[in-house]
Amino acid sequence: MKKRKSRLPVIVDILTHNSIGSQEELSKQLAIRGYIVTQATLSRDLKMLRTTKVATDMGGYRYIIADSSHLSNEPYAKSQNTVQSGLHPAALSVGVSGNLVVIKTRNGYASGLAYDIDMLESPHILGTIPGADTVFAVVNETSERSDLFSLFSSFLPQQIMAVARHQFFPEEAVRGDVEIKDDY
Amino acid sequence: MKKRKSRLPVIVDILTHNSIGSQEELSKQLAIRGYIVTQATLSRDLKMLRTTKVATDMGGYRYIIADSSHLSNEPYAKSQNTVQSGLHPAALSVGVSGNLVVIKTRNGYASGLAYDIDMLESPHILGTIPGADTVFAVVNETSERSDLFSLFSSFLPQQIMAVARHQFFPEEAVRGDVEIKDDY
DNA sequence: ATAAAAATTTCATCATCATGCAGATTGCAT
DNA sequence: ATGCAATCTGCATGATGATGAAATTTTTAT
Repeated sequence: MKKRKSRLPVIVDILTHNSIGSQEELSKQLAIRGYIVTQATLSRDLKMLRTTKVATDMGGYRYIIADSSHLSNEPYAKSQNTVQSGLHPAALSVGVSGNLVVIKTRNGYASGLAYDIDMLESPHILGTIPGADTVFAVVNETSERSDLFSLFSSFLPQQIMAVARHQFFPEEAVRGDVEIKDDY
Repeated sequence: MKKRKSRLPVIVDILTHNSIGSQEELSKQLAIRGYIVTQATLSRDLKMLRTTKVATDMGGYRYIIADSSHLSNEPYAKSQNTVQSGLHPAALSVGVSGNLVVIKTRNGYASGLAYDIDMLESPHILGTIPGADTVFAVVNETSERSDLFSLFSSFLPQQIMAVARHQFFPEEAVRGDVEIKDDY
């Protein structure tokens, strides 16, 4: 019964695609996937993964992966559920600077969004690094900004892309500083 | 006795400059500064500040400010404590590479430093991501390196800035690549 | 100023999480 | 295979955190 190694990636997957608010809840999700463990073990697993519980916008709590470094070496490959239908509701704003795309999200959703970007397996994205409410996406040097605009338009709300459009098409820019607006 | 407004900034200050591992511990620190409150109140305060407990490198836990941008009514923001007085003692070194500024801190202080950078609300900074002992700050494309030097000089020890000066003023540089090192 | 509404806090308690310890499993070197 | 060390796990329990209800203060609107 030493399943930790295979279990941890599953936990990461569950946490990034579901809103898990307690270890008991996580335990149930794991059970569905064939991993039967107690809360005690999960406490250790979560400590190891450096996950943490944060307050969500709507009253509750949610576990997130607090640590960064999971460049797209895809240890747990393309799993089943993902966004894929499109339009990521957790995104608040997007900006471009050099070879980085910076996406602000509602608190706790950065990991999930970064994961979803990875799953696109786009040649334009080398890798992502999620924080608590910010995602850094490293862009391929040879990619055109128009490519990036298309890419992110495919899953970020149109409204957010519209605000950021001038960053993807500088030549059209009207002038005026980038407005990164955080509303809470 | 409705001190929450004045208490929250103090909590932020305590959390960013100390290693607090429990609400009881925070309660004691607050008491020293004249704020007598129960654990129940702190639970609500911390939820409001969206702080969270994370596993530290060795064994324990520590509360950090998970979010970078808070309630828009900014009850504290540019208030008393925190940065302002200048000179962030947790910083160890700073470097620039492309549109990224990389700051090394003493272990566990990256979150606090990133928070302080966010609080500057500088137009030169698009966003930050703290690791355990490293902060990545993404710089606005239109910002000059001299702007960045001024910005960081305002709250990083002069000695550190002096060492990094050649990175902010390449024309004066002697040569030498930026070392972006992530150690975990 | 006064009443009503909202916000803040504590108390008491329930819920959740962390961990020492013992038993079990695995890996590795005889 | 055997023994030993390291890893993993559950159990039981202590530690820590969250929250309903009631009391008190602050704010807001007459």
